[in-house]
Formats: sequence, C-alpha cells, structure tokens
Amino acid sequence: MAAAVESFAAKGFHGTTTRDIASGAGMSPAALYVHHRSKEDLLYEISRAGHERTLALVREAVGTSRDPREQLLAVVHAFVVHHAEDHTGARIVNYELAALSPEHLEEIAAIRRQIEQEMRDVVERGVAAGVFATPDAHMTALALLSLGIDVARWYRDEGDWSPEQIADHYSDLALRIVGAVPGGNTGR
Amino acid sequence: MAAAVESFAAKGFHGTTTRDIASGAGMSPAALYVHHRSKEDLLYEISRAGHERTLALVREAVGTSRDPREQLLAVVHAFVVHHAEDHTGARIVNYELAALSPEHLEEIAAIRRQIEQEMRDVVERGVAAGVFATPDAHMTALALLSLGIDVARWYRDEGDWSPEQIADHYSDLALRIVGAVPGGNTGR
DNA sequence: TCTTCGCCTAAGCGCTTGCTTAGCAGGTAA
DNA sequence: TTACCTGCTAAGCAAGCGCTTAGGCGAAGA
Repeated sequence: MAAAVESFAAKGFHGTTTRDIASGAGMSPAALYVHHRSKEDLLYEISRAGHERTLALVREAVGTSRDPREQLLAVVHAFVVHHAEDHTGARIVNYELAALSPEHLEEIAAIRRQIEQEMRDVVERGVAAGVFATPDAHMTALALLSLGIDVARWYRDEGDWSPEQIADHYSDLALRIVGAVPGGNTGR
Repeated sequence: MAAAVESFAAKGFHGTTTRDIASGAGMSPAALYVHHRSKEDLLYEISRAGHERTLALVREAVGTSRDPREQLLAVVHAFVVHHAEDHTGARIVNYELAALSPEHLEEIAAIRRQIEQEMRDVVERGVAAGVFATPDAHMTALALLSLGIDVARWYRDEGDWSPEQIADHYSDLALRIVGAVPGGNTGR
C-alpha cells in the first residue's frame, strides 16, 4: 500500500501500472493480487483510509475547545499541517476521486460531506455567537477547506516553509477570512 | 483540441486514450496525427495556451488601476471567474502538469512563476503603500492564488453559485486576507 | 511424517495502448 | 491531362496493460 501511495501520488492512478507498484514494494506483480482484489480496490482502500483519517483529525481538533475561535484555529492548523506533511496521501485523497468506481466514490463522497459539515458548523457557531462575521458561512467554510487542500498540490519538502509555519500563517488568515472580531480571549 | 480538453479534464491525461479524443472529435484515431505530433504534444499545446491566457488575464486585471486595492479586487475577481467558467481547461492547467515532458514542463513552469510574481507584486505594493497589512506577502499571495485555483477542482455547473457570485465573495475574502485597511476609496 | 496454509514467483493470456502505413477523395495549379 | 496537396480512413503493428494460472517453499498443525 505504501508503494501504491507513492506511485499514485507521483503519476496518478491511470499513470501507474501494477508493475510500478509491485517493483516499488519489491515484489512480483502477481503478489499484489494476494492482498488486494484489483488496482482500483487498492486506490479505494488508500482513499478511504485517508478520508477517515482526515475526518478524525478534524473532529479531534474541533473537540479541543468549546470556543469557536479556538476551534477554528485548531482545525485549520491541523488540517494544513496534515496536507503538508502527508501531501503524498492527500494528493490521492483529493485528486484521484475520478478513478474510483461509482459505488466507492459515493462512499468516499459521504465522508467528504461530513468533513465539510464540521467546518461549516465551526463557522456557523462563530457567527451565531457574534465572534465571526461573514455574509455566507457556507462559502466561507469552503474557502477555508480549499486553502488547506491546495497546500497538498503546491507543498514541496524542499520548500522554504515547514508545515508548522504554513499552518501558523494560515490559521491567522482563517481568523481574517471569517471576520473574527478583534480581541479574542487568546492569541494561541 | 476541444475534444482533448474535454477528455483530459474528465479522465486525466493517462486516463484518456487517443481513441477517446478522436471519437469526441468525430474522427478516426489516425486523423489526430495529421494535426498533432503526439498525445503529449496535444496536452502541451492545451496547457501552454491555458497558461498564457491566465497570465494575460491577470496582467490585464492588474492594469485596470494603479491602486493596489483595486488591482487586488480586479485580479482575484477575474482569476476566480476564469477558474469557475473554464474549470475544464483550468483542471488541465493545474492538475496535469506531471504528464508533461521535462522540457515542456519547464516552459510551462516559467509562465506559472510569472503569474505568481504578478500576484506577489500586487500584495507587496499594497503593503508598501500602507493599505495592506500581512506578515508574509509571499505566502499571502500564494494563498490568494490557491483559493482561485481550487475553485476549478470543486466548481460544478449545476452548483448553487454562479462564477460571478463566487468571485464577488472571494474578492471580499481577498481584502480580508491581505489585511486591507478599512475605508478604501471604493467598495467596488 | 504428511498435510495444509500463507505468501510468493515465472510465465503468460487476452486486450488495449499510442502511433504508423497505405491509400483515397476532392480541390488547386500548370 | 497530369501532378500535387490537404485531410481524411481502414487496417494493423509492437509494446504495454491488468490480471490469472500453475506451482514452489517454508512454517504450523495433526
């Protein structure tokens, strides 16, 4: 599976051959089929595990506080760090959905909707509490997720910024994006 | 070329066969090779044209004003509208770079650097003029581009928002992201 | 000792891939 | 009439594809 993640992320699902994966894992092509039903099934397993991990990470971040401002900071920070550190896995999660079978795609899409819902809830709770100000919580939540997801596209290990640095800056941007009122109880 | 754009965007470069493109264009597979040297060359032509169009559109938007605030609004608005309306082309431009040959990729990367430079310049001019406030102009410019590019990933024609609506909201977010000082001379 | 099981390989099957070849129809020009 | 050009098709080639088959080998259990 690790070899498949590497190949799928670098060359895409269709650009990867079963022989690529096998040689990356130090095996013969036939050995793959002892553990996985098909190449598509391998993608599905990777994608599902990745999505579940992301959802768990988002929920965990939201759970660290009851203050919307703190929740926002925690969730954006964790989300961005994850998309930078695990950009390999995150690329498959976000950019290889079209290669999934219709049934598998629907299952994955359901997890994605839950992730989006978590972010939307955070923004809406902040607006309701009067600590955030935005004309459209739905689109604003989408923008916050966008920012994090796109990190997986452009992040390079050899780049100038560490995942932590990016996450710190993006957490700051997140407060601005939701129109957080100045003077929240803590600045981290 | 239009048929190739359609296929590449829907299934990716490697997921598209020359027979897909040919039948999409109502031709035999052999007819493609009268007009294009190879499948990769077709991708390159599409990618280059798309990148040049994006760069032109960014420069045109920047040229509409000498006020950084107006420039930011114009460039983000145009960038977002483009990535929504032409999400098909934009997907190829942003997500099929890995399928290009090394020489073609380098040529395309040069155009991308120019696009990034334009956005960075707008932010830096605003900071220098004291109308924007951000701790890292480089990363902030990247975030602005990220937001626009990711629209091409999630935008659907059947969605609830029009390209204009998204662009309007995102222009607003852009002002917040760069920390534009309140009370600019015009609100659009 | 014999059998079974998990995990692997060598070989290869049937199909699809990108691309080429040979040739054809219609327009243009000498 | 003859020659050539552009834009196309039918047919097909060599290579690569996902996946299967048949069988080997060492550990575990009877």
